[in-house]
Amino acid sequence: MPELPEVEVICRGIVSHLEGRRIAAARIRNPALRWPVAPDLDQILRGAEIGQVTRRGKYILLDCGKGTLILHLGMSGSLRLLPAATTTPAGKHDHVDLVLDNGVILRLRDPRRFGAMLWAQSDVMQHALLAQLGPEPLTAAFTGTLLYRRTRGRRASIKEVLMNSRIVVGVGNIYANEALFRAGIAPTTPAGRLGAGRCQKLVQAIKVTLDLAIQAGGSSLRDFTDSDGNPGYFQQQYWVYGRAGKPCRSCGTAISQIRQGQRSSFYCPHCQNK
DNA sequence: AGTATCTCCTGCGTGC
DNA sequence: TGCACGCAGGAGATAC
Repeated sequence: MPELPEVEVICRGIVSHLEGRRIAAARIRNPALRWPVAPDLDQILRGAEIGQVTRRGKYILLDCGKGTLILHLGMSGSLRLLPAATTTPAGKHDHVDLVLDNGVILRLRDPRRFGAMLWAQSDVMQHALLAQLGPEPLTAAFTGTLLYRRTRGRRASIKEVLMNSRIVVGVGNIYANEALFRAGIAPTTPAGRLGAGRCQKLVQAIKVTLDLAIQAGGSSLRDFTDSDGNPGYFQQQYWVYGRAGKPCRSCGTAISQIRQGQRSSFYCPHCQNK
């Protein structure tokens, strides 16, 4: 499940292969993603030169001059770069190939189809999917003060609020759990009850958690031309995520698992007090 | 505006 | 070995 760190690493991995290249063709094999891939995408993209490749939240943005291609990997999406000479047959979940002018293919696979490939004609930041997004967690714009301000009066749990992309982008279930552990805050704490100090601490924990994950990913995969196919998401040692019943790595207490908003939360009842 | 619930989808693990 | 089932999850849509 690509979260922000995975998307960031993927972005870094594909940038040098894409920037400055022209798109020779877009082959749509299966348009059924979260939203259907535009049937005329090939006509739109053919000949377009890819400018900057950037990330906003979990969206990957390919600037194509006359517009922007928006990619989202959803839950199970992956991108692979197939070297020019290879003829890797497309699998049943390979939705789109972007063929570059040097023959390299950028292939989007997404078995669960929660991902997206959309064309934004005008200012991409004004696109409905991007316009309402909160700050990037790894920038100076995301501060304890901001989180404090944005959580006042909120009765929803801090865990659910963290996963709201209008508050801050890129914090999914895994890293929400991990960051709350690092900050020593119980996931069930009502967001509005957090004081300024704990907001500060939580923001710091989010930044560190995401940073470490990016470092782990950046070192474990450097290229997406892996012809064997699996770019894979990096495996990390989690403090609490997926560790229900196992001993807390810090104090040994059994990790608890609860449901919050249809999602699993994991926490250490000793290290994360209310 | 904030909150709660539903929804999309397939692969995998579990229990029988 | 095979089947039914529950679960996983990003985030938009919908209804209060």
